[in-house]
Amino acid sequence: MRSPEELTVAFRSAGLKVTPQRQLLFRLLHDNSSHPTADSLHSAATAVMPGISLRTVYQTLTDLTQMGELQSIEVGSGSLRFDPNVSDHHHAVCDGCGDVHDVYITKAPVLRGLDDFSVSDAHIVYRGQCGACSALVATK
Amino acid sequence: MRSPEELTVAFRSAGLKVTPQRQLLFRLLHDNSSHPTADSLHSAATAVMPGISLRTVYQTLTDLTQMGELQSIEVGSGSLRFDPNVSDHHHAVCDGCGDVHDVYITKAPVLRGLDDFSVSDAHIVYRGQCGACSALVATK
DNA sequence: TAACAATTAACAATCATTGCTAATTAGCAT
DNA sequence: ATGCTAATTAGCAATGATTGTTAATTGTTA
Repeated sequence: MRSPEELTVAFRSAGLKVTPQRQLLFRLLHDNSSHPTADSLHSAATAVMPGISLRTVYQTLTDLTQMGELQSIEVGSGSLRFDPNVSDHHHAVCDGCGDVHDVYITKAPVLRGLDDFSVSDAHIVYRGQCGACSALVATK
Repeated sequence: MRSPEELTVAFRSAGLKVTPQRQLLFRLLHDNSSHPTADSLHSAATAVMPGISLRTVYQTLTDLTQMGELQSIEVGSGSLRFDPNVSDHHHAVCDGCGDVHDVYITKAPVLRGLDDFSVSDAHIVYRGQCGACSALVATK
């Protein structure tokens, strides 16, 4: 995702308005690697701007996703998560704490058993235990 | 997933009852490679047994999943899909028709950029166009 | 600065799924 | 075969995530 300043320009030239609510969300998402849900973002936004509506958060997330500034991912937590890292990468989900980490693979896996299908994209979800959660289990 | 006959034995020895509703679902799921949702299964079941409740379908799907007879997958279609193929495989989703195909990979992709995470499972979702949908686009 | 379209907040509505409960029924022991 | 008991069912309410709607507000551009 581009910087708040660049997004401001991009939104205006797309005929979209740059409101205080959107500026706040730009800032909250910039360099955010926590893979937040709409709801967790709304909580963070409310701390700064009480009264901001969840609907507005959803709206802006949708806009950013459509503009290619955000990626939305599903990792089985019940709600969509948003990722400002739109480079080609994958995700590792900790079964202990639920945290989502960005992951890069060295080579795309080769398919077998599927004729007649042209692949345009692949997304891998790894599951396991993060370092902190492994340590916790060992302590018990 | 094992055969309806084997499941009947397995359910009984787990202290679960084998009802007509469950027998029907066993049959509808056996060798089913369509990756149905709870709702589509309920429709299929209703055609044979009018009055069967969606709640019962969910219940049985949960039971089968917990017993390791089914795998549940999320492919971004809004609802969970169930797969009686519990072998180690992945999925390809057609962006045209939404159909889900089973996919096998030759080698698990190697991680990079993630220290201190022990992976227990990986699931890949491929996206693209199936043969039929590619043909359709070419015709237009 | 005025005008207009885009945005917001609030609320209702939808969809998938789960919780609850009274009535029914499978499966076991007689 | 019959009865007992716990599991199951259907029906409906409730939840959580997300989207639709709308009147009032506010950026943006001329």
